[in-house]
Amino acid sequence: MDSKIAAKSWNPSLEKELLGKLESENIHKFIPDSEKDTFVIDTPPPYPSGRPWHIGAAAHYAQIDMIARYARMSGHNVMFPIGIDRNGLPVEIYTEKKHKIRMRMMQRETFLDLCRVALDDLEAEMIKMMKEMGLSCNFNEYYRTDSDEYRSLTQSTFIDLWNRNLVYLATRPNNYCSECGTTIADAEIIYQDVPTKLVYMNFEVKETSDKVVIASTRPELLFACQAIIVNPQDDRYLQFHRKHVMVPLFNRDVKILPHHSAKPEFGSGAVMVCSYGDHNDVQVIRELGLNEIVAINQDGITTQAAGQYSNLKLKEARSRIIMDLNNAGFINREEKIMHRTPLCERSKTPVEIIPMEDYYLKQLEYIPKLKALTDAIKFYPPIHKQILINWLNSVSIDWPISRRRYYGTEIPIWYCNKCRTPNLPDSAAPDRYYRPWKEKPPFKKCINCNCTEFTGEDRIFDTWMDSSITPLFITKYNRDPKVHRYLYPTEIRPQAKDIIRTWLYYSMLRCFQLTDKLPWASAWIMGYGVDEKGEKMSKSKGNVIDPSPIIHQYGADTFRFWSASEGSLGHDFRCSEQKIAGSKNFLSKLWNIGRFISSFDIPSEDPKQLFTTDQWIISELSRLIEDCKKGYDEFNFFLPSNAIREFTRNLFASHYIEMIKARAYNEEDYMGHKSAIFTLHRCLSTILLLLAPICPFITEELWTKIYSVKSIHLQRIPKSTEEDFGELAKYTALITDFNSMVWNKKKDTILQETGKPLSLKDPIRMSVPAGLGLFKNDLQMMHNLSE
RNA sequence: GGAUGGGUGGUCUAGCAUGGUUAUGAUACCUGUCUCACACACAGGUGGCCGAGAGUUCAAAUCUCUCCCCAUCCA
Repeated sequence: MDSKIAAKSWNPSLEKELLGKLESENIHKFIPDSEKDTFVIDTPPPYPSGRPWHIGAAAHYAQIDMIARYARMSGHNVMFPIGIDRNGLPVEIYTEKKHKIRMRMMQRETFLDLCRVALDDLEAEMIKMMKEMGLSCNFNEYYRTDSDEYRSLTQSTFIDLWNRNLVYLATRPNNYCSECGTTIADAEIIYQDVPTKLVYMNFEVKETSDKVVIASTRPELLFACQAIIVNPQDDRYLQFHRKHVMVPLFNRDVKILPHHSAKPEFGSGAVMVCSYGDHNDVQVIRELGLNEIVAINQDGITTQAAGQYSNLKLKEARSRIIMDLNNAGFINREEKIMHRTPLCERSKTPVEIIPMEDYYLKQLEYIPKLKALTDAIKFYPPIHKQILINWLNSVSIDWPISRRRYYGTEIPIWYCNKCRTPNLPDSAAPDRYYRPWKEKPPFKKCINCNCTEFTGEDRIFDTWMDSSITPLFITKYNRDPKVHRYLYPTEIRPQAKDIIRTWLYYSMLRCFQLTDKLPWASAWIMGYGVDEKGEKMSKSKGNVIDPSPIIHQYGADTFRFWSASEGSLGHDFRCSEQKIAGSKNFLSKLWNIGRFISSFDIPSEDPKQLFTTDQWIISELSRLIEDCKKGYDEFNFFLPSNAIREFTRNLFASHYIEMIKARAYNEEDYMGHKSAIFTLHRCLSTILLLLAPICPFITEELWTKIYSVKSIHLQRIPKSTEEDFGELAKYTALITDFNSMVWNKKKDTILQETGKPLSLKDPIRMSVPAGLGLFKNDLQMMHNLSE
């Protein structure tokens, strides 16, 4: 026994050494002039939003790396960039918490600096981890979405759209979070059932003095009441249609109108419509052409419209109005209910709907075109295209793109101090990054009135304005037309399922608006990592699993193999440490197979004729290659990982290796020995190549120890061969059944002397069934059979 | 309320578009065995009326319908 491998099990700490070696191979390097097909991956730039990094995200990136590695081994010229997304709310909130400060209570510049430092720390940690995971992206040229270069691209694309009249300023009811102090998009709202009081109030009908009971969860908006609606089919209220009621406390009358959105079974069946209590109010006010009363300002304080209740926080106004209603006898009763409340995704504050002036990017007119184009994107798995289609069908307003926050890309507009006209920089200078809140404008005179005094815009963009153009940024849009033409549209957008309606959709929209093309040929959609009980992990639930200690303990390959084999592409997958630990066993198995086979020198020439047993395993190996290809071609790593494990452990190691051990050790049987050794190496090298995209470390170590000093990651994925002995695979079940039967027999044979069962190497009197005549010699040697 | 996906041995999971012998594998558990690659192993074993009900069929985990439950997204 002279194995090239000493250690008795796979030691993940070897990964550290391999990392340095693999980095020097430069496999991530992308050479633009290559003759090979380009394969550009629009890698999602992760957001370093604090510790720990989500284990599902780690698994996600591990699989994106498998896409890149498989594409490389298939002969593509792969561009696998990596960026860090640094714009947006999370870092602001993280910084506020970390330093116990409030963003609006300090200098903007100072606050931005604190955010930047926090991001640098978090980013360094994340990159370290991504490297440890064996990601083969181009870390040498990683980009940041808050760099001058990136932000200038966002700004120049905005100026471009502005010049094409795709941007407008409008006052509309907006989702507003008073805690974050900004407008938020529909996509940033979460809904939660919150216990609340449903207040039944007595209203008096002006014309008849009848009492009408109105149930509302928002009595504090009484002063903004614009109408009462009842369901047109509701018999109780037919007589009151078009009559008026007096609004209690405020002595105003409003109409009772029929509207289908009033549910007879909810409350009293009569609903008060205010500007704005919820989305339905917006809808009703729009449909019935009612007036709008601005009820709440941007700090969440009631406006003058509230009369004696003005200048109050919403909660305070609520309790005072309820108290006064009670004292004046207007309260009929109160009921405690669970109410589905819209909350700000970030701060968990109830979202208010406030009319505000914001910039909008036109998207509605693009929806039909985008719908038509969805068929041009190949989805992996296809089923998830439906999520995009559903979203396209439900977009109902243009995209509000301005935000009242600090850490983001500034909207490059200056307003003329005299006529208020917005002035924008010239789009001919795409590389300039503008900060209107602190810089002088890059022009002298107002385009409208020639005035020379300006005030800079202090709002920033919604972060999706930045992240939606990653396909343009990585392909040097606006900066290098030649490179851009060569790389764009890109090949694939890998991303998580839950941001289809945001990142995927906004990227389609923006890139199409700017280039008239979709940015990618395909979209690869992964499910998300949920906890052991199948629930989404979130910091607030406290069920987040930190991947870092797990990867350190079990190794990146273990983690990667687990990620690949845990569930099929697109499905959510459960994260449990026990399961991750379990996949390490397979790697150790592979390691020991390598240890065993490495003790036999690779034959200098191929044997002329293979023994039947050897032909048989090679026919099964060909089947494995086919199965893996099927999975890999769909970027579904569940298939290859399980097929490899199944073949390697349960067929190759358990049956084949045991069957040919005698021949392998007996060098005197020249032909038999050579045939077996050749086949062992053929199988092992194939297994390593097939597994390399999933487990880059262990395959590299075994490959370079046994086969070549050249990295396995520069090899091609194996193809099944012509001479695959296909017929022989039909014996597989017979062989494994026979082996099991012999093992069972030995186990059941208890020796008189020792009281123990026969050892597997002990001789036994049994004959090989006729159907397995072709394998007779190997089977007899394996089990030590005598007739 | 709507959309999407799912409910398979203790746990997780394959199979389901093209119905057909004994339902895949992992893990956990139990029993043996240190058998010269591996005890992070090997061999053997316990364990499932495939969410419920109905239908189609010679035959249903697989097709149809109804219902229940879970998750996610949306209103």
